[in-house]
Amino acid sequence: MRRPVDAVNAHYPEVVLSTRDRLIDAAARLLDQGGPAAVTLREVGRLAGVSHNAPYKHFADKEDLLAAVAARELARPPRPARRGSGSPAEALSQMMHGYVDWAMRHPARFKLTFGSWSVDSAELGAAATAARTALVAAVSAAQASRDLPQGDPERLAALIQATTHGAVDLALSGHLARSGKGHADPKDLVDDLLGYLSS
Amino acid sequence: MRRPVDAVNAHYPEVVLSTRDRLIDAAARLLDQGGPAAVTLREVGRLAGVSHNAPYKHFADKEDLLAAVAARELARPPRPARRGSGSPAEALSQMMHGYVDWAMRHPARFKLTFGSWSVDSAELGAAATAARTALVAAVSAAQASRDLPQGDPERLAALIQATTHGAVDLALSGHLARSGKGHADPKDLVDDLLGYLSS
DNA sequence: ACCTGAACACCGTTCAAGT
DNA sequence: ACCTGAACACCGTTCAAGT
Repeated sequence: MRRPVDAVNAHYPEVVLSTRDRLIDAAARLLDQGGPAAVTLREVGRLAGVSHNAPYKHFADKEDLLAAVAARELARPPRPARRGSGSPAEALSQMMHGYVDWAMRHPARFKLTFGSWSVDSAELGAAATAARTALVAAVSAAQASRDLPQGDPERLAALIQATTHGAVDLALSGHLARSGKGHADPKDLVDDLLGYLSS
Repeated sequence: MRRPVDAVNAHYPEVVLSTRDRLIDAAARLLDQGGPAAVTLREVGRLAGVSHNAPYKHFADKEDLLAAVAARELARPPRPARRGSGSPAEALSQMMHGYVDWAMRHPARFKLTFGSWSVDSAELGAAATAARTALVAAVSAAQASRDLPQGDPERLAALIQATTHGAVDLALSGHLARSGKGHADPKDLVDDLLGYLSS
C-alpha cells in the first residue's frame, strides 16, 4: 500500500520542499494537466501528501492558493533577453517571443496569471510590477537606438504588451483569424507591430 | 406566495419567450450580476421559472448553455459604424471603441465569449465568422482610402483585433500599466496603434 | 504550529416518473 | 415533447480534536 510520502517522492525524489511549496507545485501541475476544473483542494492535498483541508493552514482559501501559483508564474516568464544577441529591437522581439512561447506552452497558467483577482496579494502585485519594469527597460533601449518611435516608454510598452497578450489570448481561444494560407501565429502579429513601429 | 410565472413576468412583463430563451437570458443576467461563479443551473432554472434540471431538455450540459450565451453576445457587439460618420479610418476607430465599450461594460460576458470552448457549437462559429468579416471589411475600406498600409487585410485586421482585445483584457484584470499620470485607457492604446499605422 | 476526520451546504448530472 | 422530484457523487469550507 502506497503511503502519502511515496506520492511526494515520486515527483521530488531528492528535494525536500515545505508543505506550502508542495501545495503550490501540486496546484500548478493539476492546472497544466486538466485545466482550472481539475484543481480541487482535495486533489491538491492528495498530491502533496496531506489531507484535503491541510491547505487551509497555509492559504486563506482556494483563490489565495491560486494567487500564489500566479505570482510564481508571473515572476518567471519575462526573462531578460540574452546579452549580445543583437540590437535592442531584436532583444525586444525575443522578449515578446519568449512571452508567447511560455503562454502557448502553458495556456492554463497564462489564463490564471492574467485573470481577474479579487484578492490583492502583495506577492502578486510585486511580481507584476517587476515584469512590467523589465519590458519598459527593453522599450526604452529600443527607443534610444532609434528602432522605436519616441514618446512615453511606458505607454509604448503598454501597446506592445496589449498586442502580444491579445494575440496569444485570441489564438488560445481559437478566435484568431486564419490569415490567407496557414494558421496565423501570435509571433507574426507581434513582429508585424514592431515592423510598423520601426518604419 | 409568488408563483414561478411571477418571477418571469417581473422581468418580461409584455413579452413571452420560449423556455430556451428564458434560460439564456437568466444565465446572462446571473453572469452580469455575480460573475461565472454565480451561474448555477439551479439559479438559472429558478430565474426562468422552471426546475433546476429543466435546462437539460434544451442544452446538453452547463457548458452548452454558456456557449449559447456567448454566441448571442458575439452576434451583438461589433455593430457596423454609423454611416456618414466620417472617413473609413474614423469608422474603424469607432468600431473598435464600440468593442471596448461593450467589453468594459460587460466584463463577464467578454471573458465568457472569448474563453476557451471545448464544445464546437456551429452557432458560436458562425457568429465569430460574421464578426470577423465585418472587421475585415472596415479595414479594407481604410486601406482603400490610404488611411492604413497596404497588405493582407485579414492579417492587418488580426493585428488591430489583437491589440484591442489585449488592451481590454489587461485593463479588466488590472495588469495594464498606469502610463504616467492618470489611468491608461484601452481606447488610447487602440488609437495609438491606428495613429502609428496611418503615418 | 500543523494536521486530521467528520460534517454541512452546495453544485452538476442522472434517472424514473409524470402530463 | 417537456417538465418534476429524488438521488448520487463531488466540491469548498468549517469545526472539534489530536500531536
